[in-house]
Amino acid sequence: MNSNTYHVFFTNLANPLKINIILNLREKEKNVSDISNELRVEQSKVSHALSSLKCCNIVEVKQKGKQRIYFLNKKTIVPMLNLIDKHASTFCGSKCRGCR
Amino acid sequence: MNSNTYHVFFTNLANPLKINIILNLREKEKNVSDISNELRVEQSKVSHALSSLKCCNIVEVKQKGKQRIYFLNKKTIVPMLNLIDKHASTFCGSKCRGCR
DNA sequence: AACACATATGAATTACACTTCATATGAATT
DNA sequence: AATTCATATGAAGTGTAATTCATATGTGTT
Repeated sequence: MNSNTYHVFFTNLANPLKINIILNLREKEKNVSDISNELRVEQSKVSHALSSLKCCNIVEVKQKGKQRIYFLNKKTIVPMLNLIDKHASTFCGSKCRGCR
Repeated sequence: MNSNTYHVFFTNLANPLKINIILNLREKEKNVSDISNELRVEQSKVSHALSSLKCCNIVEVKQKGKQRIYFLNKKTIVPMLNLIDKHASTFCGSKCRGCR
């Protein structure tokens, strides 16, 4: 497997807003405004973030009237978050601080 | 679970050199010079990369004479790479291009 | 203890992705 | 077709992590 694939994927996830969007979408699908309001983040920021997540097929989108409903592709990201949970609780005392 | 944990983890992996080191260590444990030579990457660069990977317990290290042998903590990273392989082949035609 | 080999570290620079903000597009309603 | 609501997009500015390079530290050998 091409190492660039991993790089693209991880780079896409290496951002707090995108993580928060993913966690937010875990409950249920939402339109852009809802995400923007719930996370208290400017709309264009959310749109940019969703755009790159969609690009890696981490989220998908469907139209509903003039809204765009985004929903999580849970196949990959949920088990991945679970792996990190387990990793952190096993190897990092449950919380990663970062170190640089 | 704290969203910062995910951010720290993904940020640490969002780098081509680190990915290559991880892939390189998948076969077997190696010292810094070996990695540096095999990947044709300057030693200090490798050391910096290893340092932050170790910080997240993605790699571990043991001393052997004056060498430091790094080895992969396969518990988390291997299944994670497998998830991405599967994701890419299912949703991205096996190769991620990136999109920004 | 001097030396050589192996690796780590610090700090300045560089590179790249995120943010910002103005504006464009698109869909529905009147 | 004009307006409004909803979202996307472009491009300049910003921020943060990677790179670079000089040097320090550590380990074994003579």
